[in-house]
Amino acid sequence: MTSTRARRTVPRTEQFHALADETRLQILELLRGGEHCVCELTEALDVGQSLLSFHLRTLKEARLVTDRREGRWMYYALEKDALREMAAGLTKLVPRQRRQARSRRRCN
Amino acid sequence: MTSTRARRTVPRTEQFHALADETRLQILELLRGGEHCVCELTEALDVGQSLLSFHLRTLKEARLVTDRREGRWMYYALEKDALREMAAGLTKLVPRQRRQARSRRRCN
DNA sequence: TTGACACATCAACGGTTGTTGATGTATCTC
DNA sequence: GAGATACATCAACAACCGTTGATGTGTCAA
Repeated sequence: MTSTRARRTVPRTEQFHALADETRLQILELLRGGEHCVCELTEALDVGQSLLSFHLRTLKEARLVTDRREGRWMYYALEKDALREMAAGLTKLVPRQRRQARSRRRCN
Repeated sequence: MTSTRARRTVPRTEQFHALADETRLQILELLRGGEHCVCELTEALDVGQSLLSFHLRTLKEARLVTDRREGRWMYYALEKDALREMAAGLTKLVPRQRRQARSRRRCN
């Protein structure tokens, strides 16, 4: 059993919150190039070790990354499906047709 | 000069943060059907007036909605382009190819 | 074993956020 | 004008978040 098996549904607000931090966005951009261990991310980001660990946990709990142990190292990688689903959800928010009816007000 | 003319660049983290709230997501979903005035949103959302005003301002400052005055009423509408750009940015985060190189660790 | 390494977790803090109720402001009607 | 309507803003507070430094945990090598 790997460390990221347990399934639970993540509220979309929690996922957006995970993206609402510049450090975490930079982490995701680094992971775009493939999985990385924490020490590599530490070097690349100039962030303290415990702080990076905190951000990685935030991303992991939002199911935007997975982790995997290999010896002493922890490797993090993108949860591509989750990111794709978020993008799809955003796209769905935007109506396709340009006919956008103006609401008839119901106020007095 | 309308009330949403002033241009400034909104940090992407601020935009994601604006989406990290269930009430604000519900507002956007309501606006998907077209622009609405605040009183309509108040009815639909069962949220206090000042709280709704706060959330609308958060969305507006993130450039996810625009506002427009018509007499006594303020009408809010989606900033579709901003939402599309966010979705595109998310999609860009996900690598297309399945060949995802494993990084060679540089730690000791 | 022991020590070193890679990383997670904890405790504490200051700043920010969401929420509420009260007050302010612009617009309309009379 | 005065009062009503629709909404924004303010003050206050509790809860949460990001950050730091210290401590804990699992793994490896000697």
